[in-house]
Parts: sequence; C-alpha cells; structure tokens
Amino acid sequence: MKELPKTYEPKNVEKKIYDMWVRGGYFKGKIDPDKKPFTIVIPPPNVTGQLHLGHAFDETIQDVLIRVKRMQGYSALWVPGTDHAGIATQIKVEEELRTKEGLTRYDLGREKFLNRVWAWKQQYGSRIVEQLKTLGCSCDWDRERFTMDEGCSKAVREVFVSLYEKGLIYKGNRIINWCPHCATALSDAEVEHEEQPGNFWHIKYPIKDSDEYLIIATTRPETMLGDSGVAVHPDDERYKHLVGKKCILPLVGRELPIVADEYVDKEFGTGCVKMTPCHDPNDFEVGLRHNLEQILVLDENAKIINGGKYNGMDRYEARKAIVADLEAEGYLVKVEPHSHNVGTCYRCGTTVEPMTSPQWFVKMAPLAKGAMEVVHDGQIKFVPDRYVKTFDNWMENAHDWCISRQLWWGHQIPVWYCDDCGHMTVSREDATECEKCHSKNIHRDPDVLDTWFSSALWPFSTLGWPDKTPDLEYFYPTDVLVTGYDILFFWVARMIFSGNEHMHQVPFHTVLFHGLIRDAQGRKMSKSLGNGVDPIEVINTYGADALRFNIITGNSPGNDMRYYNERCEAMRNFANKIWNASRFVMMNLTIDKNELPEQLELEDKWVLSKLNGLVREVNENIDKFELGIAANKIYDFIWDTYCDWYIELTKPRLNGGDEAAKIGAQKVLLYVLTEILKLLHPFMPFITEEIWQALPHEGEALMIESYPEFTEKLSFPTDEQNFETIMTAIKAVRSRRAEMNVPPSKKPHLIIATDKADVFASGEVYLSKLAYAGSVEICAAAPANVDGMVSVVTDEARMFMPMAELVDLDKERARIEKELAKARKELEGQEKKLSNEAFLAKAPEKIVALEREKAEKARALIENLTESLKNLG
RNA sequence: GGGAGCAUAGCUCAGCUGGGAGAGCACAUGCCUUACAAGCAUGGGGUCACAGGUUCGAGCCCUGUUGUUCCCACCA
Repeated sequence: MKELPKTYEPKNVEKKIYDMWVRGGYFKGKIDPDKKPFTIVIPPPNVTGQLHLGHAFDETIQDVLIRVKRMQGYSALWVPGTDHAGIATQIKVEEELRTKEGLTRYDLGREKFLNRVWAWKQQYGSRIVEQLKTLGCSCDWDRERFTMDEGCSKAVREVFVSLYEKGLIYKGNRIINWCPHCATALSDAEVEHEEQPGNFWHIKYPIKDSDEYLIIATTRPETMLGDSGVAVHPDDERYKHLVGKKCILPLVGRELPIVADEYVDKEFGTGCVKMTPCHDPNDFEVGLRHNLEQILVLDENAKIINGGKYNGMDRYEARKAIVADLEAEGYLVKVEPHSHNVGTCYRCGTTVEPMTSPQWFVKMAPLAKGAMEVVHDGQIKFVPDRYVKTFDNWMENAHDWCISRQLWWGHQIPVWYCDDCGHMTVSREDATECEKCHSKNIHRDPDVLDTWFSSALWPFSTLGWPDKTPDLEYFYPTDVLVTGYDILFFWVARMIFSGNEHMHQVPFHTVLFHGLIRDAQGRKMSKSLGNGVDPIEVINTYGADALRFNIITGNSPGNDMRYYNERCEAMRNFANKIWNASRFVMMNLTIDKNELPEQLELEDKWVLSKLNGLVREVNENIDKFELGIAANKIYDFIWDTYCDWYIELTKPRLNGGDEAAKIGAQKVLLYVLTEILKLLHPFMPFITEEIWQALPHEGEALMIESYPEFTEKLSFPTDEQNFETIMTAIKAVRSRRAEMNVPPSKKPHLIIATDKADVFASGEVYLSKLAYAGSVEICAAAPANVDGMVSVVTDEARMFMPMAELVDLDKERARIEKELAKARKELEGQEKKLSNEAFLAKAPEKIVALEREKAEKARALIENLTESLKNLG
C-alpha cells in the first residue's frame, strides 16, 4: 500500500503527471477512421505575451471539452499555436530598441529590424507555451503552429490572391483610421471610442462679395486647413439663397463652394457644416457627390502639411494656434464646451485621425451575407445565442475591411508595382517582372497585412490548407471554438466568412463565448491599475486544478466573473478533500482489482444509484456546454454524498469482523471513487490522474479511460428512497442533539416507532454510527411510557432517547407545537393546491402526484407530532 | 442614437425547457468522532430591484420603471 502524505501538494505532482502524459503521447490527435474526430483550434495567444487569467479561462474551458471528448472515444485534436500579433509585437520591439539603444526601426532598416523581431519571438515565443502546460492543457504540441510559419504564410498568400482575383480585395484611396503614433492605418474594429470633453468652436465664414457670413461649428478647428466646401441642407430656408455661392475660408483665404446636401442636419449646430473631405468620412462622401477638392493636411505623424504657416505643427499645437489666430482676426464667435466621441488606437491609445490614404480593402458586403446565413440556418451555433444579435448588427453595418498596415512585422502584401508601366502584379509566387510589360523594374508593396487577416484562416491554415492534407480532410471543420466575446468581430466573424469563402464549409459548428475575468472589485484587470493576477502565481499557491475548478464553477457562458483568492482556496480545499478520501480508501484496501461485489448493501445501492444519476446529469450538462453546473454537481457528490455520507457508512463494515462485508465495502468504495475520478478528470486533471495511478487499475492513464455513462443496471430508485428515509431520521436526531448540546460521546438508547420497520431494520447500524445511538430498538408502536425521553419526529418515524436529565417538558411541548404549526401551514398550502380544480385539470400529472405525496408526508408528520404531544400529557 | 447584459443571503455568484429558494466564503454553536481542523455536525440569514400582466402556478415568460455594466454608431 502506498503511503500518501496527509495534505495534497500540487507542486509535487503536476509536472510529473504532465510529463507522463506527454511521454504516453496521449495528446496526439490521430487520424482514425473508426472514430469520430473532435477538433478545437486554440485562439492563438500573442507570441510574445504571457499567460494571464483571461487565457487561463479560455484554455481551461477548451481543455475540459477536449478531455471529455477524448474520454468519450472521439479522436480528439487540440491544435495549439501563437499569433505574430503585428502591431503589438512591433511596438514592443521598437520600445526596447528605443530604450536600450536609442534607435528607431528606420535606423536599423527593414531587414535588420525584422531579424530583431524574430529574435524576440525566439526568446519569448516559448514562454506562453510553457505556461499553457502548467495549466494542464492537453494540446497536440507536435502540431503547434505560428501565424507566420511557412504553412500559414502560404495560406495567407493564397487567400489574398484569390480574393483579389474574385474582386473581393481592392486598393483604394479612401478614408481610413490612422494612428499617428503607430504610423499605420487601422481597421474600424481596431478603433476604440471614448467620450471625451472638448469644445465646439463657432467660426465665421464670410460669403464672397457680400457682408453676410455663415457660422460654422467644429470640434476640430485645425482641420479647417483642409476645408474645400461648406454644406447646408437643401430645404434649409436660412441658407437656400447661398447655395451655389462661395465663402472665404478664414486665415487661408481659399474660396469654398456652398453646396446643398441631405446629409446635413438642420437642427444640429448652426445647420452649416464645413467640408473636409480628407479628414472626415462623411465629408469624404459629400465631397465625392459634389466634386469637392481633397486636401490632405496631416502627415503620418499628424503634423500639418499643406497648411501654410502652420506646416510642421503637431495637430494640437496647430489647433491652439489656429484658434488664437481666429480670435485675433475676429472670426471666432464663441466656444462651447461639448463632449464628443473620440476614436483611439486599441494598441497604444493615441487618438486616431480619419484621413484619406491609399490602402487595401476587403469588400465586406458579399462575405457578410454568407456569414450571416450560416449563423442563421444553424450551421454555426452561438452559445449563448444572444451573441447572434451582436454579430448580425456588426455584419450588417460592416464597412469594407482595411487590411493594409504600414508596419514591417507581418505578412507582406504580395503585390508588385511596375515602375515603367504602373501595372500591379498580384502573385502567389514572388514576382520578378511585371506581368504586363515584363519590365524587371518593379518594387513590392512595403505594407503588411492586418494580423487578423491571418488569424481568420487559423481553423484551416493550421490543418495544412491550401494543401489537401489528410489532417484537413479528417479534422476539418473543427467542432467548437472557445473565445471571449470581446473578439467576436476581430476574429470570429472573419473566420466564419473565410471558412465559407475558401473551404465552402463553416470553420466550426459551435462558438462558445465566455466573459472577462475581472478583479475582486469587478474592475477590468489592467497593467495601469496594477490589479492583474498572475495565473502562474495562483497555480504555485493553490495548484492548477484549484485554479481550473475556480474558473469553471460559478460561471455561466458569456458572463464576466470576478477572481478572488478565497474561491481558489476553497477549491484547493476540495482537492485536499478528494486526496484524503482517497487516502482513506487506500488505507483500507486489501483488494487489487476494481469490480463491484455480488452482494450490495442498502447504502451501496444508494450511492451507486446516486452516482448513476450524477453521471447522467453531468453528461447532459456537458452536452449543453453547462460546464459550471456539471462541475458543481460533481463537487457536491464527492463532498456530500461520497465523503460525508458514504465513507462514514462503510466504516462499520471496514472495522467489523465480517471479512466478506469488509471486501464488499472496499469494492464499492473503490468503484465509486474510480468513477468519480473519471468524471472529475477533465476539470481537475492532475490530482485525479495522480490518485488513479495509485489505485488498483487497468490501463495506462486515467486521461484515456472511458468517460462514465449512465447505465440502467445501476439504478436503484427504491433503495435510494428507502435509504433517504433513514437519512432523514439521522439528520433529525443530530439536529435535536445539537439543539440540546449533547456531545457525540453521549450515546443513548434509541427507540424507533415506525410503520417501516423493515426499512429501519436494515439501517440500524447507520443509526448507531451516524446518529450516535448506543443501541437501537425498532418497534411498531411508541412505548407506553415516554417519561424522561427526548423525542424526535419525522414523517416516517417517532424516535425516543432516554435522556431524563435533558428533558424539560415545557420546552418540549413548545418545540413540538412549533413544529406542528409549521407542518400544518405546509399542509394547508398543499391542500389548497389540491382542492383547486384548475390545478388538478391543468398541471401535469407528475406535479400533481408530487403535491399529493408531499401532503401525505405532511399529514404523517402532523400525526406523529400530535401523538408525541399527547404522550407528554 | 441603436443594441445587449446584469439586479437572488453580509460578500461573490449558480439556479437548465415555469412546479420544493441554492453553493462557496463570512457568521453562530458544539466537536481533535484513528481520511481530512484546508475537517465534522448543527444553525441563523433572502418581499429573488420596483410596478403591472400572462398562467392553476412566476426568481424564470411579457410590458413598463429604476439602477448599473458593456458593445456598436460618420451628427459636424
């Protein structure tokens, strides 16, 4: 017999167990025609990042699912990998370069800089992978991928070219979001909006050859340098006579045509809007309609260009100067405080500028249509389904996706421009000459693609596409995608239309959304607040199993959750509980084979039947992705049913002299424990495996055992009910004793008067053990003389304990009367229901029967209590 | 401006298709009962935000209100 320490020490176990799994090759997804595949691709974490609680949440859910499916006999594959995370990574490397060497990426040049980034990736790329392992993730590490590895790059190239050929990718000079700090274009999804206080500057625009002027309100006065018109509403009587005339742009002197356009809201501001086509998306559209000049006045760092004396000023510096000049020259009418929405870069927080710029775009409308279809017709199910609405809303309004980034780290756009004829060569292979005029005088587009462009292909690029690999054939489409709702637009939506477009098949059948993990006060965890919790530290303190269980329980799909240590501590205690229960079983084990005995006692049937019910429910819950509920049920069964009741119930047999009974108890203990470990394994893989290995078993590892299934054979409803009758009696006695402060050492005689003598007869031993009875006597009727006896009453029995010194007749009477009142009130409610004809006619039979049964019980209890009261005299 | 979530015990949260208000922590009382004091037993504590409605029956469904969080949006 293996001697186990009294307290479970995760540190001594986890690494060892993980290595054992890896050695066994159990994580490997194998193509097996006899099995159904079950595939999950990991949402690839940033390659240079490190594990935070959000990952732990995401990864734990995936690991639970993949482990369950593996045990259920699927050929399970969990593909791991990391994302090159374009901007995020480049920013970090640039920062290091600046702080350590005082250099910019331009000082190094593209090639050298990229070498730095690759070096950085080599250094930090494995950290997050190691951290996933400490969490217990059963990924197939042989299939680990990176969004910039050869295969993924090939997929990206294929997708870009084929979308271009289909006319779904185009280059255009259009309004995009520009981050002056990162000096790159961003997609709409990459811009975060926040309400900021600002001003509304009211400026006079004089009408040419007239004394009249227009007053125009703006929140960004510096953009007036790029004005090329003024718009009013066509029906606005105030300005109708001015349409077609010109006004003079203050400070600059440019003549601006006054145009009429429906876009203008008569009621808002002054009803006249300055048109800055290069720096406002609406103005851009209006400008196209009215043929207004496009004047770009900001450069890549948001410094003024084409702005005369303001050239070279930063945008905010220019704003100040311009406002001052306007005031000095009498153009400034008034300044109103006005809070407005400002777009900021999701990576660096800098305020973005809308500006026109030649960029590459993906045409969204046709792709969005197909994506919405597969979600609506059920090919892809969202859990919880309310996210369908969010998804639709975004898809319906999605503008074309700007995919080019003025960065170096990423997939460079496969387009070559001919310096002689200007033709664009878009090619799967690196071009060496212009495809049109065959000039060798060509240069490649320097820009790279949005990081999310490659992530969008992840479900199939990781399986070998565009090649027709056996993996792709067998494991695609994947089954469940697990991710936070925060990247629904960035990633999920784009994977869906990419799968449709390139695979003609959905990338996954189910998307399981989870929420964010917040701190104990409900705040987002962030570096600036310093309230982040490092999962690795948590694992060191409480163990990976405790962290996993904490994350899984007490949470429902799509909802945020708060992290606090106390909960982890509770889960660590739970692990310890299992550990000690197992120690108990092992200490008492004299058998070396796990099998059920031929002869089952009442408590055996009870626990087996309860277990069987648990198995059914857990499987159902898991099928519905209710992992938290499933985990909670397992927790309750282990702690309450198995430890607090069943183990206690076996002690008399284990400590008694009957060898056969002893073995019988051992067998059921071992059987149930083993089943529990299997059920719990996906949630708490380390401790369950460790214990299982120490128990008598066949097979190599718990993680590849079969997941328990419901079996009719082990269902004993009558025995379950009978035993619960006894439990009720035990609880009643305990409660009564606690009320009177009787210590466990005091073990009185217990007389049980009941109609169910047969049931109680088999339970004698439990009563003496768990209800602290010195001896038990079962009879049909209450003793004639109950003086000096404490009485305890349930609906099935009246029990008496001679403890004269504790009996206070008045108190006793009061207590019984109180109980009686309570029981009568209950009965009253039930009778009211049962006399309601509408209830009898409309409620399902099952409910009516249940109500009748409850009424029966209440009546029995009342009868017993009344009897006892009578006996008191 | 549009949309969504949340509001249940002192705290943090579960509560599946309507039918007996739950858990963990905290609190109180008593226990070192030879698996576990990271434990055992017992107990107190909730107008399920508010107001209507549907229903035999509502924490759950519908409408509205309040509070709160979040997402989306080109009103200068």
